[in-house]
Amino acid sequence: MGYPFQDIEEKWQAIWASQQTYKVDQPSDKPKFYVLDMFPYPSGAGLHVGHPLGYIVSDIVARYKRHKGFNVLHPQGYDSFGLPAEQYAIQTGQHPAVTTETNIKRYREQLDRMGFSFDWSREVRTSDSSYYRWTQWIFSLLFDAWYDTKQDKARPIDALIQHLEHFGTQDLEAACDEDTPTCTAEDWRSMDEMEKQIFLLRFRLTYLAETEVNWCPALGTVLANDEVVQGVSERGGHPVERKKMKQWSMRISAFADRLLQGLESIDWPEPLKEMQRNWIGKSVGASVRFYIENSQRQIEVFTTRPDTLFGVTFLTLAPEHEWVKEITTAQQRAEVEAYIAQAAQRSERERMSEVERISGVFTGAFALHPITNEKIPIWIGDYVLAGYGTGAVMAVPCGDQRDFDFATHFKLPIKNIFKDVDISAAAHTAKENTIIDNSDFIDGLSIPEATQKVIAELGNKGMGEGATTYRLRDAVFSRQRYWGEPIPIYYVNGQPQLVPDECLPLKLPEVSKYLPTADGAPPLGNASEWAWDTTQNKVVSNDKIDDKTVFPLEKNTMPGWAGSSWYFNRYMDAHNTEAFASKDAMAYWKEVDLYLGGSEHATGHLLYSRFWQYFLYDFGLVPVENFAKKLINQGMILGESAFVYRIPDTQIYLSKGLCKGKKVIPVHVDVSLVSAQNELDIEGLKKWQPHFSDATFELEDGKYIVGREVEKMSKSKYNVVNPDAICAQYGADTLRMYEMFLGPIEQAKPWNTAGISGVSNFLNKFWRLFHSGEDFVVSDDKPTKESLKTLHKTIEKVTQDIEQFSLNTSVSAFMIATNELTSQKCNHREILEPLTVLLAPFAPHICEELWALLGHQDSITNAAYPVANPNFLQDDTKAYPISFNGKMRFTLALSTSLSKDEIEAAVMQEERTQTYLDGKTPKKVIVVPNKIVNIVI
RNA sequence: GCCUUGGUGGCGGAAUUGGUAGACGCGCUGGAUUCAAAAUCCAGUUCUUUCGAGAGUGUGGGUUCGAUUCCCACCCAAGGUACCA
Repeated sequence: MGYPFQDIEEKWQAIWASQQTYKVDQPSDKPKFYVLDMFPYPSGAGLHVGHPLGYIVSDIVARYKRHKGFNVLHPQGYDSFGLPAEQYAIQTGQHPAVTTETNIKRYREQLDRMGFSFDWSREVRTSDSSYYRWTQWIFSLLFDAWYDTKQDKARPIDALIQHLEHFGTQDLEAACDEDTPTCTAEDWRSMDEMEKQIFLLRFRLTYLAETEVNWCPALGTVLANDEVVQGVSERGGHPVERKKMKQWSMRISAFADRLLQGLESIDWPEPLKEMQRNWIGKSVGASVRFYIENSQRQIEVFTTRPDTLFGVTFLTLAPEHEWVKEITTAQQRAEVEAYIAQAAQRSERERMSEVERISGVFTGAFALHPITNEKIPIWIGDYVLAGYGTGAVMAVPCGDQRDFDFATHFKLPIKNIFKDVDISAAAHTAKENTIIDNSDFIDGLSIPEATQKVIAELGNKGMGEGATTYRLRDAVFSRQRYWGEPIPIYYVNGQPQLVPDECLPLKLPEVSKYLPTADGAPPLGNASEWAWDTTQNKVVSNDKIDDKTVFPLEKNTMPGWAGSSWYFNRYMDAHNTEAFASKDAMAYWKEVDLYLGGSEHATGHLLYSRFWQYFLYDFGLVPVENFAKKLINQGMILGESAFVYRIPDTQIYLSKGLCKGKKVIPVHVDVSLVSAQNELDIEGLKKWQPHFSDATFELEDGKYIVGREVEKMSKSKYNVVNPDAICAQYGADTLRMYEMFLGPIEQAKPWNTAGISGVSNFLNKFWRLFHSGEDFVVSDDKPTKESLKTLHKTIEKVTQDIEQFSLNTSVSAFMIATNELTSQKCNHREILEPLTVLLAPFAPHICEELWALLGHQDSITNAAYPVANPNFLQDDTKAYPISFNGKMRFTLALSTSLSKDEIEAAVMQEERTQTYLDGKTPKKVIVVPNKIVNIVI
């Protein structure tokens, strides 16, 4: 039988826990290494085999770095605020805190079962008030901050007030809502407190504003842009509509350029950086103003191609553009209004699905070209989006395909401004090797030259300037939910006021129901005690609200990403009650050295975290600007779903081979009811779900064969494989190594247990190296040179692989070593002891046991990592001068046991050699044992 | 459409970055051990083949003595993204 993994794993897990083996010291003289996993949301379903993939990688790196002499911070916690617990509460009435606690307990059991070396003494939970008090505190800081674009950093709001006191908005460069307000110092001083607050709110980094938001009626809440995927909610897939609501927002747009630039200095995967770049969506170009004919009004457009200014033949406004009604002529009014009404009816989704359709209408109005003063017709078209740029474009049909299509469709003029380019069939969008023509003072120039000159000329005329726009929008921060951090705000005459810092945490109140109130207020509206008493500085009953000393509290809560945007700093000093982490702790740990998690967080968590870190850095609260130096995206482990095939309107199910040419409906069935040969356990299926009990199954060769398809692992697809069963059958060490062996970390791969016996065999073989029969037998004799070579080769390979995160090939290296040592009959301490340390990060339980059997009192965790001795790595290398046809030529023979004569003979025999050598001098012959490979000339 | 990543046996996947393609594992075939099985061990396993050899890393070209690796064009897959001006 195999080694007793069950006893060993239970035993060591208990010892590690009782001795706090993985508790990390701080401060320490050792160099630090901080390796972190994205903390999980504790869902009711528990962990499946996909979750641990990243945790195993980080655990291997953490253990490896400990052996290498680093002081390793390797914590874990829970992102425990979230929607599922709340929805469960709505259905059952059970408090989300209770559900969360139960789920966390289950997660912890599963995590412990796999032997992870987390320092649990630093566990954080975002739903603990001892944690979220600091989330609220950061919110307060953001509220009392503004963004100085001149210094390019966030600053305290007091600095802004100082500036306004002395200079008004003169020389002020600050991130703000659209239409930056202006005032003189006198204006400011003459404002009353309320007016000042309203003014300041437009500059605060977290602000309350009437904004167009993504409202999801089914979930009853607003969603951030990254939580909406293709027009439906990311969670649940419910439709989402645009709606104007008064909401808290975070001014992430102020940081757009830094978030973009910062990507250059962090070692994150290229695809993920690319996603963030796209999301930020920087476009450089110019802002150009067109006068409307017979009016003082100007239409402002944004273009990335100022060089095409002379190719403009019409303007297009979004149907929602604010001046559409005003400029439309009487004759066109009916048509325009009909078009606007029709456009408003079309939902976002319809607009997206009908991209091909060209629609638009003429307003009857004309604009004047800013340089030539030519009359240019103004159109409306829904290909122009109100939410991007200024909601208006200058249409250049010869240089933009959409403008070209629009012009062709409505028979508008197309002017060619490119030299020697044919634009009869399509627009010319290429920028390289293009010369501008037909364009006044920029004729004959290249595009970059023309761009510069046009911007300069527009500037002279006061008709435009260089401009940059971003796709990144401010992030909506209010959620109409119960299970989230309360926003530490109360309202005096409708104006938001901060709950004082010293009164935090503002604890989540008890509510009678978790649903919105009858009048549509968020669930916190059901709390009876949710008012702020400014005389006592505490939460009191709503009855006492008098708007003099007792005021209503904010009823919205924070979104899920609030707590996860700074937690990596909290682990550095998880129990501090004076600060979110002490200066000393942060000065020592600085940032995460290696961060592991899925790429699905690219435009959510990872962008928000970078934003908050920049902000905290500007305020001198964290020592580094980037919170994670290196990041690795582990690929998803996919499930192999199983299907049975039902004939419509019947209870007849066809085996997969019988479906050909028939109309069938595939139905998911639980993968645990299917054998490795895809045979269905029919009796099991009938018991599994009652509606199968009266079904009939048509078999092939006496079996029902299911169909298979690779999909994301999910409860609803019944394809979830749970690690507990694998641990029970093969042990945690096997599971850990098998998940690594499956393939490269970043790659998505279907879960398949077909190969797991190979890893299990390997661990048994490794165990047997130390045993003779049942007895532990290790020799203290000197090992053979061959065995030493095997050892040092393996040290070299495995170490390199871990450094490069190529963990699948390091598992192979262990297998090779074990096979070689077995055939060498090696059981020497000098070999096996270092090999055990080498393997310990991968298979900690078995190695800890063997380490103890080898006579060590201390945990293997503290053993020093073995170093490869280069003397045993080199192959025998010899260089021989060899003569061909009487002429001397230099030939190098590598790693060979052949004699000079043998090499010479072999080279001469090699057929191809003859042709290569004809008249040329060979510089190098590479020889591997017993065979000539090639010749370098 | 655009961006990113990838395409290698029956399968998961290696290949020191231009030098024996297919490591390691699964599966399969044969053998040893066994009354038998499990377990274990040994050998073989890219394809074709007239057993000489020939072909072969998505397809077609190119550079090179030599290409899975570099260059050009194309095809396919996965992920991201979009009437973004």
